[in-house]
Amino acid sequence: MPPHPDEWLWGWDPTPGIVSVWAEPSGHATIWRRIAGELVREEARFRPWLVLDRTDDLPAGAAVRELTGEGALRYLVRADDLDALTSAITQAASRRLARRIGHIRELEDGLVLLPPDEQYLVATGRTYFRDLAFDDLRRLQFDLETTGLDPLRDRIFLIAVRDPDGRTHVLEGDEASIIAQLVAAVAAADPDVIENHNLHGFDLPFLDRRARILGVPLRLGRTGDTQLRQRGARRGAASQNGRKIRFVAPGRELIDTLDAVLRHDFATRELPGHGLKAVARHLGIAGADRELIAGARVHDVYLADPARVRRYAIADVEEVAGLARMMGGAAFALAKLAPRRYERLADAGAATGVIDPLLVRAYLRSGAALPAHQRGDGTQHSGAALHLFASGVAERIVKADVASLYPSLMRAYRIGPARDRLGALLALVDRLVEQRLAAKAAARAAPAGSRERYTHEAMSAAMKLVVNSAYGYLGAGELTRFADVHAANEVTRHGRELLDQMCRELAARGVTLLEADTDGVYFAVPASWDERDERRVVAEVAALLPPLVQLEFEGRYAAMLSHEPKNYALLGYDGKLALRGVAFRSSRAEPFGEAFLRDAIARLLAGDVIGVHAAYVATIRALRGRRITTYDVSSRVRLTKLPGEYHETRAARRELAYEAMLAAGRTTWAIGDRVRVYRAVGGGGLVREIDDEAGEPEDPRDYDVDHYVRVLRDTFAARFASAFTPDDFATIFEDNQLSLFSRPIAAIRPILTISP
DNA sequence: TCATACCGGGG
DNA sequence: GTGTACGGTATGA
Repeated sequence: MPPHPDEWLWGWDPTPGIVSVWAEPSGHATIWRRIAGELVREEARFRPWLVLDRTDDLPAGAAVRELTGEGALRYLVRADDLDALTSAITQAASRRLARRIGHIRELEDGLVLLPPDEQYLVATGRTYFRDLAFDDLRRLQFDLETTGLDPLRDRIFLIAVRDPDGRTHVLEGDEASIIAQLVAAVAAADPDVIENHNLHGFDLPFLDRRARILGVPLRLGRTGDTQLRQRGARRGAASQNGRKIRFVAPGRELIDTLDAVLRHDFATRELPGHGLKAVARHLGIAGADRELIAGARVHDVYLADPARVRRYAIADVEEVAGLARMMGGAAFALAKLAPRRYERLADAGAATGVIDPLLVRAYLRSGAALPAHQRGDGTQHSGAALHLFASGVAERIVKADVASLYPSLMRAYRIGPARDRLGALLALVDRLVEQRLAAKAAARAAPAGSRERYTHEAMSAAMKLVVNSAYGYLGAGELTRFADVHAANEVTRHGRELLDQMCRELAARGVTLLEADTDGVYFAVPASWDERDERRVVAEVAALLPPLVQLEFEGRYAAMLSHEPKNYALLGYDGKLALRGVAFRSSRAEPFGEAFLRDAIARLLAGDVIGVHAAYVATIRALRGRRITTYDVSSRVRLTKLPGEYHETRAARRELAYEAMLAAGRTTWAIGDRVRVYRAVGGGGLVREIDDEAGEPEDPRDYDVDHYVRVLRDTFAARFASAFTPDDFATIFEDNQLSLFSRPIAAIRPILTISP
């Protein structure tokens, strides 16, 4: 009898409260569980296992079970000790192949070998966090303040700590003592989870290196190790061999809120940046009186005003705690599903990191042989459709899109990996979609702000993440066990056809198509229509699409400026303006130009062409009268050359940002430093540095007016090119008085140009 | 101008 | 023993 598909999704062992697992190749596992708030430590034996494509390398007496079906990986081998087993296999394989096999990984195509903790979870059907809510976890946050970014040159001078009960304190003194105090604070609080922003990219590598240099034991885990362990990772610290590693403290889960932020922004694309301060401000976590200090100045400020840095560091750990709770629920919920440690699921890519483990567990639970990894046959991955039907200004805009297009197509047309003979991926996606709907309903039914609401919303987010990466799994090339580029192309082909069909059917009902991208379409409706007509048309077209593919009425807007593919502005009926795409939002854009753009586009979309002209003229007058601040003409740049490197090329080519640094008297900087610069008058393009974050910026207003007038015209006004005829455009964005033959601005109307 | 490499973050 | 989710920008040909 095949196992219940819910076992594929959830595992089968109901053991509650697991908050951490650590397993050794010797078959010894330690499980930490939180039962009614109390931590329980359990020691267990498990039989390490692996799956091979042959038995002739096995030592005599190895326990082998042959799996059923066609897959090449059909021999499930168990042993008391993993290291003894793998070394016996590599020795035998060396003899068989008459070449030295140094490590069992060299047999990669013929092998499933998971880390010991995942072997334990797959074999037992256990997962983390059953019957636990996120707030049951004991979470500690810490944040280093250092004299710089390089642990070989710089040092720690302060650590802020927030313990699981919310108490904050700062650790100070000599560096070795600060590290020892941190170790003591962690031991005293005994948290299940340690969190910080960029924990794996900065704090842990820095701490590890400083502790080694100073000879201080870094006992941060629960097993008595005096150093952190390491694992390979896609993002983290660079190791000696050039690969990336992350640190591990057995018994605790080391969670980097940057991972959650990246995952979140991947879906929403709304964050202004991924730094702690920017995210906390955006999400409303930051306090109004949040102490801010530019990174490079933290130590200098500490020497002059240590209390200020203490406030700053404590604000950091408090924000991290808030951010981790706000964004960390999805990874927490994932850990209830997939047989991996929580910290691995928090930073894993969903395809290889979540779906692959789920499929391996499903196959072994079914006693089914697994396919070996397969090389691609050279077939190219084909992508989504993108159409720009018209550019310029249109009114009465509707956006319709298909919810979760690719997984819906996989379900509707039963497209799964060819080698997945159990149909496990589609079965998992079906289950996830169904159970996510249930989780969403349960979240809605729970009181706002309640623990239940949080739990269900987090589970819904986790399930959405997995569902939406099922397609990515297909297209992952050789990296995933069941990858199938033909199936992936079949999905995108259906997607393109579906988008074309939607556009055709909408156009046939009298709308003007504007832009269509992958799974959604913007169109304009006739003046006589009201919202019911708009919804009716979307519903009519939706009814023509395959079952499981749901076309939704996503929104309606008063007007749209369609500039280029993926670059447009929308004016809502509530007066809200949304700008999309690099043409309208760029981190490098000068604030005065962005302000002009927002103001002028809002007026354009409101039908006020005179206002567009007025905004342009007003901006030029403000520049000429130097009523615009220096900050507002500056732009943000990243320094990519060291001072010495720049001096070598300076004679050949002068670069704005470095000239600014030199003009400001700065002789040292690091690669990656971000500064704001502007072009000042005199000296043929002198520029200055502005400190970005700390306090009030200087405001000498000695900027090069003519330069910024040109920037306004060439960079910002140019965004209106598609909105007017060339003559009208020239009239509106004339610098001085109107030319003789141009018609009055009041007579100008924006245009919409249908693409050929 | 186009292709590709690499960064995102931390003090 | 990990990964190839994007989109920007900086670079070199």
